[in-house]
Amino acid sequence: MENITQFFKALGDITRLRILALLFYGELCVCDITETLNLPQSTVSRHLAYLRNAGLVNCRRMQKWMHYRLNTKSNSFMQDAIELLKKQLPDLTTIQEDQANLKIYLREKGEGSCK
Amino acid sequence: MENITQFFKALGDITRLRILALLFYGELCVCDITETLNLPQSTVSRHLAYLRNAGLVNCRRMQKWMHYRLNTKSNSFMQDAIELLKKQLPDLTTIQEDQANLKIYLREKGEGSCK
DNA sequence: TGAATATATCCGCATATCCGGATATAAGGA
DNA sequence: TCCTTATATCCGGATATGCGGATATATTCA
Repeated sequence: MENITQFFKALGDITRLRILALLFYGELCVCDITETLNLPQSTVSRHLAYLRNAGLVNCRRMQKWMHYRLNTKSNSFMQDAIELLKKQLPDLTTIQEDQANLKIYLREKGEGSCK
Repeated sequence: MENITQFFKALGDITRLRILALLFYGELCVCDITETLNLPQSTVSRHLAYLRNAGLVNCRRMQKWMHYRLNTKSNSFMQDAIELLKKQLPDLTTIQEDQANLKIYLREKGEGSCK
């Protein structure tokens, strides 16, 4: 029961919802998220840790970069919840803007790994 | 976007989840909830106000008693979320105990309105 | 009207959470 | 090994949230 409230607390912050919405498109490193949302690095890192503790995302190091993605191995409850978010978040203006910014950012960055 | 974080914040507290789980069984008045959960009246009332503001429950006065129920006219997002909770909350020990206590309480109270 | 009951709100206090700059840690390249 | 880059954690301060006793409001009944 500790887990479930922790899970909903993780979703009760607009910055974390914005981060999750970016991850709907696939794995991203911390700097991708920081640049796209235009937030201080410490803020993004803190929220990612929160999402990690709540079991919503996983991360793996690739060279210098830490890559985050939605936790696909989560239980069915969490997967259902993520489906709900995928349906709902794209209706929000802020989320739409973020996703547009992500596309621009990724295009400018080009393929290949981070910088 | 204010709404959606408010909605998840409302779910990020174990007392509010316990109250919602009781309401799965139908409309209850504040004193039913207070007795069943064995919590101070002010605590229950405060959490009910939080749930009301988040749009999760409705209330209506019937004589001296204020009756609360799940907001059945909510949008599809909220209804999906409530379905999720109905699937998940009964797995928690605390919720099971609460529901057992509710049955005992309602049996003792008998039919008819509050006392 | 006055007392009793049901509920909402107020209050002070404790704790949690958010923020973002500063600093620590980890990896890579020169 | 030293420097740079990427990320995590620390810190102090602001705000939010939780608690439960005390009080205010609303309703009913005598």
